[in-house]
This record gives sequence, structure tokens and C-alpha cells, in this order.
Amino acid sequence: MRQITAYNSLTRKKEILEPSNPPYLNIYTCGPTVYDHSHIGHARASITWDFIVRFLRYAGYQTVWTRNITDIDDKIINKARELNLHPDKVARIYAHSFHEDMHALNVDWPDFEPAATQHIPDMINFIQGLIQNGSAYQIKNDIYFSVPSFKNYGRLKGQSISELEKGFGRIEPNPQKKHSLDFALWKGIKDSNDYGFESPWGKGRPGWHLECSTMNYALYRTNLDIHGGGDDLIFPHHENEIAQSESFTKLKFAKYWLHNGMIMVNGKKMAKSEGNFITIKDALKNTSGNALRFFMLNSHYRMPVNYTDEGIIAAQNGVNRITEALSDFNSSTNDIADTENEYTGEFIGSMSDDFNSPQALAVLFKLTDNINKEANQKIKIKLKSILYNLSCTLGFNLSSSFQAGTGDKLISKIIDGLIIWRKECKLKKDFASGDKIRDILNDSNIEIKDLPDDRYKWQIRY
RNA sequence: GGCGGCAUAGCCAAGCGGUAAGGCCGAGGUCUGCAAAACCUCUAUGCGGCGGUUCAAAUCCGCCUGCCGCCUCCA
Repeated sequence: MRQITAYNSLTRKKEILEPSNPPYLNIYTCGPTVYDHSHIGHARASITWDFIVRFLRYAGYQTVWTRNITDIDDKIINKARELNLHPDKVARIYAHSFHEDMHALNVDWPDFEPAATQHIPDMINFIQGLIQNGSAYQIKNDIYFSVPSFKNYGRLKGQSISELEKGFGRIEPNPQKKHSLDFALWKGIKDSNDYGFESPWGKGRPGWHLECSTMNYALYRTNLDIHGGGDDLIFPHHENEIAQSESFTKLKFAKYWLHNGMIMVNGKKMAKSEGNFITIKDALKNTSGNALRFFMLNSHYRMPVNYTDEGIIAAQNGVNRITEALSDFNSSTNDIADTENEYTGEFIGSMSDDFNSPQALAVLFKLTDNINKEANQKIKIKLKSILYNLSCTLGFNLSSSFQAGTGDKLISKIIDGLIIWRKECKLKKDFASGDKIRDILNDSNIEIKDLPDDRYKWQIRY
């Protein structure tokens, strides 16, 4: 295992990662609430945790990665009413959409992907434990967590309970709560027709914060090494998770808290409530999953990133350059270099320092440069295999791009035919016709390259 | 009101005490029938501003300015 340092939001400094049970490393990251198509903010978070987990594995850690799906929530219920569908169906539709997006972005499957509705009995059990030890109380059909009962409340945010109370200017606290910071563990239904689950307190549904605590307990007990999520979740979501879990288990919840920065669109934070969010599906109409990944990785994961068309084009061009250097490399027949060398050393050095992906990308470009300059074919292939290996570690899926073809035999055959025709035009010195054919192909983003000895190749440009 | 973050070339972005990585765009050149790709050359004496500490600061400290976020659903 490589020594890795990571910035821990809990302590506000970089720390050496020391899993409690090496070489295993348990990591839990907050997944989406599935009430709509996922947006590019989800893409950033997913790509962040994906490349971090990939690197942890590369560095020798046996990761067990869990990413939840929130499939019960007011927003899902509202959407269900809107569409006149059962909430569970709404959740499944958008969970499926999320998985499509993850596939398009080449985000690996987590080891576990629990859904809140699969853990209702666990949650009820969790709440009962909190009531029994005085951390929670019931008012009518609702159960609230008692924030003053947890003395460390506010540690993640970096404020005391009294300081947090002062900041409570923007919203009217629910008058029935004992303390303004108390939050719902269980929300009883308001109307007998409302959707809900049976519980000892009547029909209702779990509070959002509770599911992550419960599912972590169900899966890891008390051995969570890393908990990740967007930095907008620090307060109150993650603060509340800590309060619930540590009140319930009396043990430390997570050792390291990692948070990814937000996506901005035209300089403004993208948020569902702002209505300025771009779905992953929309973004992928204009660019490739690799380019979107490059765009994200080109900034450090903790920094905010501003999504612009210009930035996406720059990312696409950058990916194209790397991809170009891998042309003719075949990952199934060429050896993949996994021995250490100057490039992997630099790559590991950058990534081990709080997952510095922008520096890691610079290593890929250094390889790209050297591949393009290298005359010795044997060394060239060796360098390509290193580049390919590192690109995979960052989660790029370049192989479909550098191996020419459309995946559609008929279309490929037509393209080949046009190119042969162009070649004949060129032999007859009919350059006008030949160029016309090239222009036609270019209009479809098909790029032709003339190689020595009458050979040619083509590929699709994104 | 409380708390936090960020300001580096035309754009994006590393660096976090030792004299400015990388990418994109742009200019010129090589190659080519012309292209494309690639290669070569060029593109911040300076890192928001003003002070301070130091042999040395983009990097540390102080003040100021500007932008963003969290405290409400959010990745």
C-alpha cells in the first residue's frame, strides 16, 4: 500500500490515510436522490469518487465502496403526484437514468448500492435505539433527534451549537421542536392517503439524514474509514449523520471526511432550486464522457469548477490529444506495463498528495509528448501501454476512440468505400473530388489521415 | 447576522518558502498536392492591491478590494 495523504474536513488538514483494518479501506459516498435526471453536479461527485477509489485500488488498498440511492423523499413523492405514478416507480425510473449516466461517464459500479427503502426496518431499529438512550423524542407522529444531547454537535462545520443557532436567521424553526437545530428522524404522514411505511409511530417515512447513518451501520458497523460527499452536504447532512451515528454506537463514525467542490454554471452555483442545472444527458449531447471527465479532473476535486462551453471544448481537445497518442494501441494484444517507471512514480506522487488530478494529467501529457517523439517502435509501444494504464486509473475509457470504427459495420463499410474512392481520385490527381469527399466526411466528424505508403486511417472526432 | 472558500497569462489550471507544471486558444515554421495529426519556436521579470517577516514569498503574517458558497432541498 502506498502512503496517501488526504484533506480531512473534520480536522481541516491533510492527514495520512490509515484505514482501521488495512489493507481494507471502507468508503461511503452520498449518492443521488432519484426524482429527476442527474445533473453535472452529480457527474462531478461521481467522477471524483470514482477516480479516488480507482487510485486507492491502484495504490494497493482493498476498497469497499458504497454509494447509496435515496429512493424515498418528499421530492420523489411530489414528482410521483405530478406524474401520477407510484413513488417507487419514479425512483426506479430515475435510478435507471442515473445508472445510464454513470455508464456513459465510465464511473465504475460501487461494491454496494443500498437504497433507503431496503433498510426501513434497520432505520426503525436505529431510531428506537436513539429514543432509548435519550437522543431522540417523539412529538405526535414525528421523531426528532435532540441536538443538545450530542455534545460534539457542530464539530464538522466548525461551530458550536450556540454559534449555529445564531445563524438560524433565514428560516422559521418548527415551533414544535424542542430545540431549533433538532431534525426529523421520522416524519409521520399528514394525511391518511399519504405514502408511507408502517412503524411503531404510525405510517410515515424516514428523515433524509437517517438513511446514511443506518446503511453505514448495516454495512460497515463502526469501521467506516472514508465518508465522502459534496461540500454542500457538510451542514447539516453530514453533521447530522455524525450526531445520529455516534449517539447510537458511542463510537467514532468516520475517520476521514472528504468533500468535493461544487459545479458552477456561468459563475453561479448550479442548484436544483435555481433552475439552472444541466443534466448529464444534455451535457453529453455536446461532448463525450471522457471530455467531461477530463474537464472535472483538470481541477482539483476540492475546488469549485465553472462549467462553460469553452471549458468543455478545451477539455475535449485535450482528451483528443491523449487519445491520438494511443492510436493503434490495442489493450488486449499489447502488454500493459505495470512495472514502476518515472511516469508512474510521478503519477503516484501527485495522486498520493490529496488526489492531485491536475498534476496527474500533466504526467499523461508528458507521456503523450514522448510517444509522439519516439522513433523506436518498441519503446513507443511501451510508453503507450504506460499511458493507457494511467488513463484507465483516472477512469478514462479511451479504447473505443483510438481504435477506429463506429461500432456499426455497415456505416464503417460505407466510410471505407468513400475513402477508397477518395484515394482513386487522388491517384488521378483529381484533388477537387478527393477533397470534396474529405469535406463530406468531415461534416460528420469523421477525420481522415493520409499515411505513408498509400495507407490511410480515419476516426470519429468528438 | 454567523461561518467558510477563492483571487496565478486570452481561457482553464497546478504550485503552498528557493526563484512560475500542464492543457486549450493564438502566431510563425517543418511535413503534405492541399489538409489533418505530429514535431520545432514564440506566448506571465510575474501570481487582486498595499504593507510586513525572511538571505529568499505566488507561497508565511496583517490590512484592503473583488467574487463565490454554507447556515433551506442540494453532489
